[in-house]
Amino acid sequence: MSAQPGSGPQLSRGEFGLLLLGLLGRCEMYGYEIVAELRRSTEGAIDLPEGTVYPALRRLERDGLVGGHWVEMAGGAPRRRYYRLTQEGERALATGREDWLRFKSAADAVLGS
Amino acid sequence: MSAQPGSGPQLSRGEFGLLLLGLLGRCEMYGYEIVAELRRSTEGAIDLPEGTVYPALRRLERDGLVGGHWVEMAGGAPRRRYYRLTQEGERALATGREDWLRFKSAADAVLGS
DNA sequence: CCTCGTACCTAGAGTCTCTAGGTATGCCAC
DNA sequence: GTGGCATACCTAGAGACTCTAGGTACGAGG
Repeated sequence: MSAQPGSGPQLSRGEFGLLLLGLLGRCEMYGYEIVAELRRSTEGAIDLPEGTVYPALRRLERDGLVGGHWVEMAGGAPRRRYYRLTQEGERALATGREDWLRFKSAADAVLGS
Repeated sequence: MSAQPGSGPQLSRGEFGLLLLGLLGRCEMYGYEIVAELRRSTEGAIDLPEGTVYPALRRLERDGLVGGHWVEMAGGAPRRRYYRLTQEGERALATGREDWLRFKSAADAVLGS
């Protein structure tokens, strides 16, 4: 999703990963919450199914961009896996944001919006 | 790349196709030209290799969004395949633009940019 | 009971991007 | 005349991601 120093041409690869980093850059969250919050805060413009989000979170964790930990809930409620950004995740978010800004203006220019 | 009436949540699928439609919405172009023009006009922010662009153009043609025709060049220069938008391509571009605007503000909100 | 909500998970299909080549021609320099 | 570069097209295959369609488990409410 970045790591290439040069530029980040290919936003489309792992764009959703960047969105997750953006959310987690604000506060710790768990998967189910992320799905709902993304849908809510974007009024449905971004509506990722669970089958997209859970694997994406695992990839981010595998790549060391986020760290997750289980939290047992009281009263037999399902446990949650909370994720937060690692330092490397913070860096990836920063470069990802720059890539996004560049891509956004380029695409706007091409699309004439 | 759209066709679903509801909304177009998944921009990431076929985002580059939308960029090609955007370019072709301005004037007829051929593949090699598109690669160079995209690189030039976005100052390298979008730099798609030929191996991405040629198959993408064929998909757009297969899906009826663009129409292509060969033009023989004088003096033994390589022939070119020029593409232009079909009516269906115009419609797809219009919805694609709306989807892009929605996605863009949603992503901006999430990323805080 | 049966369904809904919470919260996690997976397998597999489908699709796209990119690398790394290949074809063919013409022009220029050495 | 040969090597390299530019124009223009193409493909196969690997790799990555998204999404569908399920599954697990528990508790609360009708």
